[in-house]
This record gives sequence, C-alpha cells and structure tokens, in this order.
Amino acid sequence: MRLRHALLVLLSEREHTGYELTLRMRDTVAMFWPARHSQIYPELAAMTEAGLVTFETGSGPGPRQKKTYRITEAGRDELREWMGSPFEKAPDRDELVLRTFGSASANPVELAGVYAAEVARLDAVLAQYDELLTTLEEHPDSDRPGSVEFGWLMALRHGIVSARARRSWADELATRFGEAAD
Amino acid sequence: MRLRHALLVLLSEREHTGYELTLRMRDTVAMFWPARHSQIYPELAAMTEAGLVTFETGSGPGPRQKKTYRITEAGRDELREWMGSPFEKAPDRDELVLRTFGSASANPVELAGVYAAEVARLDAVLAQYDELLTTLEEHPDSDRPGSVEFGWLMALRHGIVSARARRSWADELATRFGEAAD
DNA sequence: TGTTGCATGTAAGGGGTTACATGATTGA
DNA sequence: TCAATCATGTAACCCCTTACATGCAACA
Repeated sequence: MRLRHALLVLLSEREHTGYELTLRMRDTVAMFWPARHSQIYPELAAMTEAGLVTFETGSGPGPRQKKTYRITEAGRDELREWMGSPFEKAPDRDELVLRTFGSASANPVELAGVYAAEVARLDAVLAQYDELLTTLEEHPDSDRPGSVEFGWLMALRHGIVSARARRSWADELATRFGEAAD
Repeated sequence: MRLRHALLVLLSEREHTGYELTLRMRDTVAMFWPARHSQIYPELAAMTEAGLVTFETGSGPGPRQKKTYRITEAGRDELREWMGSPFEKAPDRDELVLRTFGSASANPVELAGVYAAEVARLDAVLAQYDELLTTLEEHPDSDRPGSVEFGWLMALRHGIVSARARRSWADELATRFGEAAD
C-alpha cells in the first residue's frame, strides 16, 4: 500500500484532482514510484473511504464531475507514522543482472550490445538528472533538511549515484564481452 | 515471464528437481530475482507444457512423486534468444527514496533513525557479499567471460557497487537529518 | 517425540499493466 | 477538422506473496 503514501505526499503539499496527481506522479515521483491513472483513481476512492482524504466536486469538461482531493488530519497522521516506521526493503528484480548471472548461455557479441545499450540509456537518464539537479540546486531551500526541495534533491541524488554505479558496471561488461568476442 | 528465464539458466547447468531449484533460487539468484516454491512449481508445469523442459519421475519421500527436470533444445534456444534480446528496464519502486521525497512531512529524528538502520542493513549485506567475492575470485575461471563463474562474479559485483552507492547516500541523509534535529 | 529436511502442490488476495470507454474545450 | 488536453472511470489479466495442505525419513 505504498501508492497510498505517494499520493499522500503529493496531497500534503496542496489539493489535487486525480488527473493532476496522475501528471505529477508521471513527472516527478515516477522516477522511484511509477503509477498510472487506472491505479490512482481506485486508490483515491479507497483512501476516501478510509478517511485519509476528502473531495469536493466541480463541473468538469467530460461526462463526469471533477473531484478535487484534499488530505485530512487522519491522512497527515498516517503519513507521519509511515515516515518514521521501520523500513523493510522490498526485494528488487533486475533482469540485466539475471542475464549477467546466466551469461554463459549467451552469445558474447549480442550480450556486449545489450550492455552498451544500457550504458547509452543511463547516459541519457543522467543527462536529464543533471539538468534537474542544476535547477534544483538554485533553490535556496534545497540545502535545508525538512524542506520540500531538500527531499526532492536527495531523491534525485539517489537516482544519480545509482545510475552512475550501474553505468560503470555495465560499461565494464560491455568491454569484457566485446574483447571476448575477438 | 522472467522467472521462466531464471529457471532456464539454472537448468542449463544441470538437471534439478523443483525443490532443488527452490533452494538454488534462494541461495544465489534471490539476490536479484527472488522466487518461492509456490511460484516455481506452477511455472515448471507451464514450461513443460511449452516444451522448454521435460521431467522424469522418481519415488519421493512424500505422498507425491519426485520430478527431475531437464532443459530441452527448445529451452536452450529460448534462453539464448532472451539473452541477446533488447533489454527494457522494468521501473523500480523504492520506498526509501519515496520517503526521502516526502521528508518534509516527517519527524527528522525518526527519519535519521530510518536511514541509520538502512546503513546498518547495507553493511551487513556488504559483509556477506565480500565473503562470497573472496571465494569466487579464487576460482580460476572467474575472470573468463563466458564461464559460469564470471557471470556469478559480475552479478555479485553489481550488488556490491549498488549497495555501496546506496550506503553512502543513506549515510549522508542520516547525518543531515541528525544535525537538523539539534 | 519432536523438529528439520526432502518433496510437491493449491487457494486467496494484493498490486500493477494494458486496454476499453466516454466526452467537452482549446488551439493548430 | 483534427489532435491534444482535461477529466474520470472499469475490466481483464499477470505476477507475486502468504497461507493452507500432505507426508516420509533422519536425527536429536
């Protein structure tokens, strides 16, 4: 039930419609917690029933009414409690590491290409992160723990350091399997 | 359908019972692709139907017959094809980064504790990885791309570099939120 | 006698993705 | 007029986790 907390984080800043939450998830949170509207709308309904959010209806452009969601006090309590609760890492599944593990069954040339593509992908990701980093670091609050900007900056830093680590790993493998093909 | 490929990798080395596969998944592959027996047994049945594996029955200790699975030529083809196919990274969800993003809603002291616990967890993980690394590096084939040991070593290397990157990231956050509490 | 290891299965439920479905407004 | 944006929902399916279920052999 962590999508719930992701939505509470965004709603703790200000009120949003489901549509706005979908866009903000896509543009910021998606980096570490992607979610589609088809998951967000039912979850907002469940959160309403649980008393974590309320909504006001307004006239929307389509066939249905627009709903603007706001976090409740119970929602803020839930968010605070989750933040301090013991963290248990969910197991992560990494297909490229799995392929690496089984690389004895692979064609070395093809595998070298797979790693090279991953390096290129990570370079593109890192370039995007770097732009975001520059923008964020300009903000005066970004160095103050407890600010919204500090949280965003540090989440981004995680993306950067892990992408860099993975890049050098993949690069070495591209080289090794490239050499092996000779 | 990547569990299928994980099982094919293990079966490409030698034949296994479902039980043995469960143990080997737990002891090696679980690092980057965890799976329980309740997922493995039905998958083996589906793989048999797809012609990727065959099995021979033998008498088992329990009420049911023991099944020893062996990879088929079609299975080896599938494995080879998957190995060289373009890799698309599955989105990863990281609850700790999500908390970091929303850290403005947290109690700084509690959060500092959460990051400190993560550092401790990673230290334990890294200690374990280091032992494995020492053992693996002794193997003469571990430096030869295309060997089973090289694959295992490089998968481990990924674990090590990403754990190190995450450790220093979490450590900085523990410090920053610890200071902020003063 | 009780626990661990070997050995194989099923059922219920959670969370996520993809696709289906509708429709007004604004701008190119 | 066509596409994009705003706006909300449902249905089918896949993968995974947790729990239920059985039972022999070896060892403490």
